[in-house]
Amino acid sequence: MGKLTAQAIAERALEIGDAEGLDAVTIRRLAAELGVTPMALYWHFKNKDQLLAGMADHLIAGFAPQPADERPWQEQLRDLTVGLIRTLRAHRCARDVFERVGQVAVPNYLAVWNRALGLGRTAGFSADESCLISQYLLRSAIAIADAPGHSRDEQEVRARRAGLQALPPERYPFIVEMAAPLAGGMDPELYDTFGVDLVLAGIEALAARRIQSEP
Amino acid sequence: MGKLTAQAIAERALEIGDAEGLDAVTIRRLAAELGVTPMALYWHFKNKDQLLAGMADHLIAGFAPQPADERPWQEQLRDLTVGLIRTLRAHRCARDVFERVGQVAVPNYLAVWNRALGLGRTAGFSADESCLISQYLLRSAIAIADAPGHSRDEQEVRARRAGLQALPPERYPFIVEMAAPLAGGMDPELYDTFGVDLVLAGIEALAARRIQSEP
DNA sequence: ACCTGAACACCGTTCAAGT
DNA sequence: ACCTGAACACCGTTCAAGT
Repeated sequence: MGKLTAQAIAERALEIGDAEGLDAVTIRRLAAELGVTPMALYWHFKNKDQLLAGMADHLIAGFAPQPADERPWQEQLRDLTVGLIRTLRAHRCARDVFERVGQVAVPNYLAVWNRALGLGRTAGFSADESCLISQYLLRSAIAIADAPGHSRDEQEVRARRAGLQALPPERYPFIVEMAAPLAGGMDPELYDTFGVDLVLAGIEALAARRIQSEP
Repeated sequence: MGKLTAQAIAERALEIGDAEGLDAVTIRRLAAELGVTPMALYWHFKNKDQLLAGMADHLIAGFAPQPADERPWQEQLRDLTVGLIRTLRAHRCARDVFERVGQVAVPNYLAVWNRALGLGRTAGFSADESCLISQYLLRSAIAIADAPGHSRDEQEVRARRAGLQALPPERYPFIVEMAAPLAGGMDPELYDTFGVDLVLAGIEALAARRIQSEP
């Protein structure tokens, strides 16, 4: 049967996380599913944080950012963003994983980050600004990937909508009014395009301002 | 001495979270510090998730968004954003709290969200778009509030920078090059203004596009 | 190199009982 | 209404030992 390898462990952990949430991913539970003693996992990952990092790394392993080319940076940045989003979409628990993980410990994530940083520089941003932009872009991509309305049970959406509609309308009039889209009943197409447009529009606007104020 | 009230519990929990990280905030630990049995807390909060929600609520209790006025929505949205950021800055663990909490269970957060939704509508966005914009704006504000470079020990920054500089430069050239600002050695002023500008510029750009395509 | 067994120091939570 | 005591079913991790 499949040997016990860091890869296999991370894969199984992601399966559990996708199915039952990241809290269900436990060293002991994971070991039990792999037919092994909890301590066996400690040979492959020195602790649980490393396991999380391994999950995150395996998550974006399939996404190798393309090397820089001659197209305008806006296009390349958009490609990087939608590529990352598409990759993260493969696992429901992706967002939770990246929230709990130390990003520096995830080589494949660093590669994407590095690429975003480079594109920031070619866009004309300073080093400091490129740092902010890249972190902002990647964070937003992760948030967009975790779309409500994408691959969620009808029942869950309905429950959330009911919860929002039960709020006092005199205190939260807009939330009650827009309970349906807030709960996840939104066009997935709109969600993706609009989200990416929003993030990129901000970056492009600031880039344009820079050029203006710089003779 | 101070009575054991939900308020006092949430306050003490935030203190622990600020000082030692949110993982240190434990029912048992918290009870011990309050000189009480762990079970005592279960009278005030029905479980740990509710405690987290209580912490989040207490966190933004001091920030009541101003009612809508006659100024342009851009200004009002900016005020809301910087106000929220300033409030969150009061507690180091704010970001972690909001990552772990179900936002619907936090009344004061819902009030801010409701306000952002309303401003989205007056900006001319559809219901769906306003949902996306508001969530995006609040998420970004939380991220910006948790600034690296703001109120962090020198030692921590130095350690992170060393970690980044130790990465293989042929694989992550830009990360290694910009290790200093990435680790948190950035002008706090720039961090704040640039971050808020970035988010608002994106929203304003999309609002402008809408107007253009809509006679 | 790779895994097991037993043990330690923790968790959140329930349930019955006290005042 | 507000809190305690004892117990249950879990955690992550260390350390010595096996093969």
